[in-house]
Amino acid sequence: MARYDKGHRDTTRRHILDVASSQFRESGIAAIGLAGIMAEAGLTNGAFYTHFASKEDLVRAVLLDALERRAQKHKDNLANGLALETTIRDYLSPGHRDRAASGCPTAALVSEIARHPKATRDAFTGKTCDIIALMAAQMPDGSAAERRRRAISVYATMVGALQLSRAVNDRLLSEEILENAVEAALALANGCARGSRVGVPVRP
Amino acid sequence: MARYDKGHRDTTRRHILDVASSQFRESGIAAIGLAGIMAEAGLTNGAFYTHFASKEDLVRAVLLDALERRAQKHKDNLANGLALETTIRDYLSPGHRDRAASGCPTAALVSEIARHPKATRDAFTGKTCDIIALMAAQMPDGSAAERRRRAISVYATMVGALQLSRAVNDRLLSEEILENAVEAALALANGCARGSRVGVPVRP
DNA sequence: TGTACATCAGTGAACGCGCGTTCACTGATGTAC
DNA sequence: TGTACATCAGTGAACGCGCGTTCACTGATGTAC
Repeated sequence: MARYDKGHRDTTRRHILDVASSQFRESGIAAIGLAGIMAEAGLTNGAFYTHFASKEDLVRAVLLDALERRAQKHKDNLANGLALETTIRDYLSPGHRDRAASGCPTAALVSEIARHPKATRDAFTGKTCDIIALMAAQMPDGSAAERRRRAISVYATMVGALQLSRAVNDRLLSEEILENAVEAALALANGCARGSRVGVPVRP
Repeated sequence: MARYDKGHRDTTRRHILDVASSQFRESGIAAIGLAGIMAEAGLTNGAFYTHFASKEDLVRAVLLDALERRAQKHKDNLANGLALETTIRDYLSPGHRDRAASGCPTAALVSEIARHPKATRDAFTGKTCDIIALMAAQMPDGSAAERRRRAISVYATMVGALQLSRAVNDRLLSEEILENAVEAALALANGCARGSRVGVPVRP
């Protein structure tokens, strides 16, 4: 019998990844140190570098993993015939707002990602494309191009609203933001944006 | 004649504030150190504490100032009778995307603010209320409550889209996000969200 | 008018601390001959 | 079968560095008497 089970190394790596993923989403990438992650994972500092080349390498791996999991959720919803409305209401819920550690990595980290090196942004960009494509497939109607346009608008609204609802320090305003964003996202998903213009009445 | 001009102290404080404001928006709060700010401002480390009580105090002052400036811009647009469309197109432009240092502090820092102490979040919340109220006043039609609802949705879409456009590493996708968000924000401002539901056809 | 002290805006070195990263080492197991 | 070496997953102390913050000091000016 081996000192470590077969696959032990993979399990450890997975564990570090999960701990880092939670902590990054909870507190931000710059605010979290490797020592804290390794301690939470039940390991010592030095072991980190037998699994990852650098902190940036970990960040990239965390993003790829966390975004892939979210993409998988979209795939499941699609396969189960779940309406986009469920996805939207789930995303813009007080539960998601209050549990950033297990929530959407984009809402938690998007502004930090914009300041990270090319490789990290490449990883983010690729997975974001996947998520947009999956949301597009969930749109109730419209051409492929039209569905994609809607998916982008809906996603932007969701990400922006969740972040605002987390930052404001007023329970009522926070819930007001979530509720209004649900309505807005549903309307956008339904295709309300085409041809609409401020100041120009919508023709009947 | 005094060693320092009258108001010299205020000028210095303003200068530190401006430097910090730019650097925070460009690189994030956690990633920027006081030494760097003071060096850029042409002063030494120690002088910082004759103007601010702590880094957190500076963060709060920067937010209050930068958000007040944005609110003022909304006020000016309103006073000059500028259409909301101009505000939206300006916000969701490649220029704003590429110049975060002088851009919207909310888009640059909202997820970090969510993790800061109460006093900082209070400051953010108050100014965000002001901005929402000013955007509501810019809405083309609708009751006060209706305008406010639209303002919240439009703002969330703007903030989310600008951040996504900054994070993705693909010029085409970035511009696609901005352009679609402009359409979506205009439609939402025009009041498309009321009564719309996915899967339920809009009644004529 | 002279002088002693106060004030102002800042200097610049130092504090303790935690960061990302490196590295010599450990100890259980596997492998070669 | 015995033994010498390799491998694996990890330990834990140390590296240099930059962080936020403190503090004794400076030097020009203002004020009291």
